[in-house]
Amino acid sequence: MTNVKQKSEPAPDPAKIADQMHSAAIHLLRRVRKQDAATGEGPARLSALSVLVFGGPMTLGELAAAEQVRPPTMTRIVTGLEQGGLARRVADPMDARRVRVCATRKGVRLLQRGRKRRIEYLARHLEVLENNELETLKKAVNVLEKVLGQWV
Amino acid sequence: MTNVKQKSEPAPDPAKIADQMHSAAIHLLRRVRKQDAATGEGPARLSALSVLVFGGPMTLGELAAAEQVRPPTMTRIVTGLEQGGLARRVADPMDARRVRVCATRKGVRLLQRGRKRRIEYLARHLEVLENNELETLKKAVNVLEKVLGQWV
DNA sequence: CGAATTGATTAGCATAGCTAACAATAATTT
DNA sequence: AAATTATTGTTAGCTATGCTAATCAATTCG
Repeated sequence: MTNVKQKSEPAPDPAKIADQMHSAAIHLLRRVRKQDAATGEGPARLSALSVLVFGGPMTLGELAAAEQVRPPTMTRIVTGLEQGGLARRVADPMDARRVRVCATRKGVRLLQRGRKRRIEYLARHLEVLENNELETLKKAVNVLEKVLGQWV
Repeated sequence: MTNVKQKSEPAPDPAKIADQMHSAAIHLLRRVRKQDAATGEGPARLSALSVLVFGGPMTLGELAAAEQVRPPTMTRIVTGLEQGGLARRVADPMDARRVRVCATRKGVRLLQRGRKRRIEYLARHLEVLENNELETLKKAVNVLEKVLGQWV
């Protein structure tokens, strides 16, 4: 039942869609980044903090994997978060090599404020859209999440 | 004729869509970036080069504006492109303050190869999708382009 | 127990973003 | 025409993020 279409549309070209998606993603993020600057923290820290806040405490290595970044990079990001009082390193009682990282309450608050500001900003620019266009975006986001989930 | 829907769907929530879109864009680009690494050039240079190749020669300031970046940043990006033989600075005969930048043939070739690799990579991951899902993505990209175009 | 593996850090490099200050050229005003 | 102002790009210097290679400590395995 998934592919029943009477209007015989031309098959969409994945390459072209990929290209446009890539470009749109770049330009979208470039705009949003300016809003995030109001938090006083850089994008890598905000993104890592977001993973911490929504995923709960985890080891530095897990955080690095989640952020698709090498451990030395994450070491520095966490150090930055710690210096800003946004996260803490906690010793792991089971394995002294591991370093567990968790967001502080300050970190949670900062993330939520930044998130609110960013989303409101983005959402304000979506207001020009008709309901059916919003509906299209919504469906597309779900499709994208499926793709990203299967990405490996 | 734009909003005729009999099924009375719940109005989509722009804030939630904004949030998911933001997250999806971040993760999509993180993946694609790894492919671009094969070109040996960083993302800022590739993006600027892309503007040059598809937009034609332009001044450094115009390029900075197109890339939403400050002039000193673009100065360095262009210097990097020039050292890699991918672009050239050309004096403007009308206004000696201006510096026109244009892509070299080597730059065009590198961009096209990189673009091809990236798109194929992305497109390969879109292959898991049904035709109607691709159709959704296609429509969404058009909506997004409209939003970005009106962004100011 | 000794050797290999694992997890995190340090050191050192490159890219990219910014602001402030400067230089050169063009445009405007007097 | 000369002086002032505005525009365009660069330089200098800071911060943040990415990487690899080398190191250190702790754990696991033979």
